[in-house]
Amino acid sequence: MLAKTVPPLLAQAIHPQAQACAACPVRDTALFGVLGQGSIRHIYAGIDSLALAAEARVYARGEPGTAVYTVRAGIVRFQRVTGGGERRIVRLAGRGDLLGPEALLQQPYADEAVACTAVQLCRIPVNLIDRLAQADPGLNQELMRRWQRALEQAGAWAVELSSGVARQRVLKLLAELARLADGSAEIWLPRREDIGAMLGLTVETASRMVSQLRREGVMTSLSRRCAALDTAALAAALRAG
Amino acid sequence: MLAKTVPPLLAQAIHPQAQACAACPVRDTALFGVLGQGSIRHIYAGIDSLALAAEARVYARGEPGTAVYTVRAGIVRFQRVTGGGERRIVRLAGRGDLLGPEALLQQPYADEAVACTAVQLCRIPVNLIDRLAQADPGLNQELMRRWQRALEQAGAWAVELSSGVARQRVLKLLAELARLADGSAEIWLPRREDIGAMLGLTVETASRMVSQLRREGVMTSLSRRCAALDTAALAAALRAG
DNA sequence: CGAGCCGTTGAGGGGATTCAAGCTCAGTGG
DNA sequence: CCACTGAGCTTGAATCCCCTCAACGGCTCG
Repeated sequence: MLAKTVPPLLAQAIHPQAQACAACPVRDTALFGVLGQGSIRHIYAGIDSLALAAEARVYARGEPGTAVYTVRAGIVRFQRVTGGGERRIVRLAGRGDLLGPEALLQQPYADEAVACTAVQLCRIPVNLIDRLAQADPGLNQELMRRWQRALEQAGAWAVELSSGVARQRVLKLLAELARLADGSAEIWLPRREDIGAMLGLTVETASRMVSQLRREGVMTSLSRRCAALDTAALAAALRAG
Repeated sequence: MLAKTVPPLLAQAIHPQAQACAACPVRDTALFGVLGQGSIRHIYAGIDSLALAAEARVYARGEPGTAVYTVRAGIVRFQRVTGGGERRIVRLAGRGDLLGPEALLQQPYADEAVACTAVQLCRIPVNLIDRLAQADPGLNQELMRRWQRALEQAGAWAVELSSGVARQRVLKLLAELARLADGSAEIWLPRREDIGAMLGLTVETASRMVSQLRREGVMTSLSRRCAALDTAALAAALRAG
C-alpha cells in the first residue's frame, strides 16, 4: 500500500514522518489531503503525533498559538466561559477536523479545546504550514474551506441545539453524536454536565431527558460513556416534535 | 475582456471606481484595506455600489454565490431556518464586515442575508477577488482573518445570547447593538419578532422585556426602530445579573 | 375607513430550574 | 475483603420563568 502511493526508489530518501503522513488513514479528509506528493515530501519534521486521555486540554483560550492540530481519532470540544461565568460548549470536532487555525494568523486561540474521548492528534507547527503554503497555494484554499466549514457548523450547532424544548434538543444532540461516530449506532455519551453545557440546560434536566429516552428505548447504555442508538426510533422521535 | 470594459487609453490613468475605492471611508477596515495603492488601481471594474432598504434580501441560503459584499453602512442579519421550521438569526454584520465569503470557494451561500436597516453595500464579483489575490497575496491572509473573526463572533453570539434568563439576554443584545452603532447611545432597535429570533424567545417575551427596560429607564424609544440607551444603567443592569 | 401588521399587556398552564435527597460505582486505604 | 469516600447520576417536590392563547390599541396603507 505504501508502494502504491510512494515510488519505492524515493521511499529511502523520504523522511519517515513524510511516509507516515502519506500513509495516514485520514489524509484525504484532513488538511494535507490537498497536498501533492511533491509537497508531502516536505513534511520532514516538526509534526508530532500525540495521544490524549479524555478530559485532557489541547489548548486554552487566549494562549498564544504556535500550532494547529488535526484530529485522527476521537472527539474534541470547543468551549468558552460566558460573561456570567458559566461554561458553554460551542461545537465539537471529530476525525479529520482542524483545531486552532487562528494560530496561523498569529492570534491566540479563540476557544478552549478539550478532549471528550481519548483522542489522537497531529500537532502541526505554524511555521511548517506557512512554508508549505508558499510552495503549494492549494493549501491556502483548503484552509479557507475549513474555516468556512467551521463557520457553517457553528451556525448549525447554535441554531439547532439551542432552541426548542429540552427533549428535542437532546434528540438533535444524539443525532449529531451519531454523525460524529460516522453514522455508527454506538455513540460517545457525554457527561450530563457537558450535555447541559452544549444545550443550555441544567444537569438535572439533561439527566431527566437521557433517562426518559433510555426508558423509551431510543438509546441503551453500553457503558458509562457509551450508548447504542435505535436510529429508527430516534428519527421517529425527532419527527414527532 | 479588459479591453472591452476599459478603453486602452484610460487603462493607464486611474479608473473612477479605483478613485472611489481609494477614498472609501471604510477602506481601512474593509476587505481592501490591505491592498496597496498598486493593487487598488486594479479595481477598475465590476464593483457595484448598492443601496438596499430595510428588510431587503441580499442573498438567499443555497443560492450560487457569484459575489461577496462589504457593508459600508447599516446592519445586515444572517438567518437560517431550523429543522423544525422556525427562523433563527445567527449573527449580525455591521460597517466594514464582509458578507458571503463562501462564494469565493464556489460554494452556495450558507445563510440568508437580509438588511436590518437601510444599508449601503459594495458588491464585489468573485473573479475580481480571485484576480486581485493572485497579484497581492496579502488579500488571502486578510480573507482568512475575516473568516476567523466571523467564527469568533458566531461563537460569542451563540454563547452570550442564547443562555441565561430572558432579561439578561435582551440586555446583552442591547450591548451588542451599541457595539454595532460604534458605541453610540442611539441604536437600531429590532422588531420584536427579530429580537425573538436572535435570542430564542417568543415575540411576547421580547416585547415584555423591552417594555420593562424602557420603564426602568435603561432605554428610551426615539422612533419606531431607534432607541437611546442609558449606557451606565445598561452596564449596571448587566452586572446585577 | 376598514384591513392588517406590529406592539403591548393579561391570565393560565407547562416546562425548566432550584433545592434536596438518595443512588451507583470506581478508587482508596485500613 | 470491605467499609469509606467522593464524584457523577437519578429522582422528587416546589417554585419560577417563559410560552401559549387571547384581547386590545396604535399605526400605516390601500
